[in-house]
Amino acid sequence: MEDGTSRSLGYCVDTDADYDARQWDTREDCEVRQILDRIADKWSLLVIALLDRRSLRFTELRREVDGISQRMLARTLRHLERDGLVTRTVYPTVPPRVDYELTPLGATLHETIRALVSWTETHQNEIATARSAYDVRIADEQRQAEREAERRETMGRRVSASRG
Amino acid sequence: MEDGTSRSLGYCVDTDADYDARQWDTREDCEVRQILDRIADKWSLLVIALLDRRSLRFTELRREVDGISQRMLARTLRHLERDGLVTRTVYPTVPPRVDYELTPLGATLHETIRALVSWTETHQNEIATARSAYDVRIADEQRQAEREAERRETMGRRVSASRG
DNA sequence: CTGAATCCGCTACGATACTG
DNA sequence: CAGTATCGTAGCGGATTCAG
Repeated sequence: MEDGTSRSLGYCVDTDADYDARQWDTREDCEVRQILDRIADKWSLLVIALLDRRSLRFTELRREVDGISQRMLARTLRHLERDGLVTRTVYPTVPPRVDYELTPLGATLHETIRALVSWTETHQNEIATARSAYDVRIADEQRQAEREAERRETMGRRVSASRG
Repeated sequence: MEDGTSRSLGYCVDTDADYDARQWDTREDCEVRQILDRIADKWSLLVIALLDRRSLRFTELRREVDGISQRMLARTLRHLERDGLVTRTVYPTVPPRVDYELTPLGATLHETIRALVSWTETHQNEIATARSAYDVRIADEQRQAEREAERRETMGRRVSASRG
């Protein structure tokens, strides 16, 4: 499971450091990529962000994370727990109560996630602008291409006519 | 497409700022979540990270990003281009050559991505440890539960015997 | 209330073939 | 070389049901 072999620790140091020295291992089975895929998924980010403020119960999370299914929330939480990012505390009351809380490790992760979210918030307008600009450009190019095709079509007919 | 309405700019400010003032909008149709889902996906992170060092051609990227299919690379690049994160430069030579390069906006994003990758590299051992600990604990609990079930089974038989 | 388990549609993805 | 188009499939994820 943990395969603490020496093959790779998830990153690699460029042996010939041409320009910037360190480049991270992009291999598919690389540990870093696996962790990244896990934490950078749709729901984990949200859950971690929400748990930063205070511990939450299962249902509270379910309510706060719009659109998540029970299944995916449970799955996400189990993954986060397994990775040591959240703790799961069961109070043997009736009805049962389960609290989820960020571990110190999870808290450090939240810092960088917050940076990512901040970036998104800061630049969402730029992105929206870029998107519409792109869409307009593509639409233009398509119209252009159609005109071009039509023109070539006409030329082709003319050539055929002169040939025939 | 850009719907620059006033409904939501992707974040919201808590009207009653009980504790921490700002909480980002977790609604599913929220702009921030959409952007986040887009940039925090499996391939975008890798592509942006690779393009930080220098511009790359399509095939170079394909080679460097282990495991990506032609289809997904093309799609990812188009998304990034649309979001204004990379530029696509076509050299009308033969054979054709297309260079992809990070825009200034993309470069700023790479900063926060680098932070995320760094976090992963720094803490991957902790995560690996947490994982094996979790796996062991789960296995133990399962064995425990099995013993428990067996014990109850025996008890049940004894009760049945005394009843019968 | 907090899940686990089952069923299942859907689509995202990879493989392949084709175009310019 | 740099893609698009088409197709088949595995697995994601939602709805539902059951259990503790």
